[in-house]
Amino acid sequence: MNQFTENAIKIIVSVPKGHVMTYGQVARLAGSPRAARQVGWLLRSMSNKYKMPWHRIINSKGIITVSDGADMQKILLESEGIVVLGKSISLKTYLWSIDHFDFNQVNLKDYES
DNA sequence: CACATGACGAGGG
DNA sequence: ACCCTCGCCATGT
Repeated sequence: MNQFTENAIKIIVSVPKGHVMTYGQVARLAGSPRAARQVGWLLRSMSNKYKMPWHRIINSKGIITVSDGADMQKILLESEGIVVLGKSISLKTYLWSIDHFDFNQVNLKDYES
């Protein structure tokens, strides 16, 4: 697993319940600003290896874009108190924003399935 | 090595 | 708000 993937997973598991982050935000913090697409890719391919809140990651417009399982994502978000209109979420209300992330504060071992 | 594939993002119409 | 085009980039074939 490369550095980017490792960093991204650490960030994703740190998104608090009731909040969301965008693919682009995660990519930037993980050290590869233009690798937003990879975040989506790793969420799909790695969520079996690591327990992470995949449903809290949405696109920059605040829209749910999962290819399949969009209903499940909506249900999970609503169960955390997030209001979802159709597939849209208010980033103004729920976006989790941080300008620095300390990767040493997370041990991936704690999140293995 | 060449080409196809996305849970993307920014910008325009 | 909706639709399209491009640029991106790790993987997969």
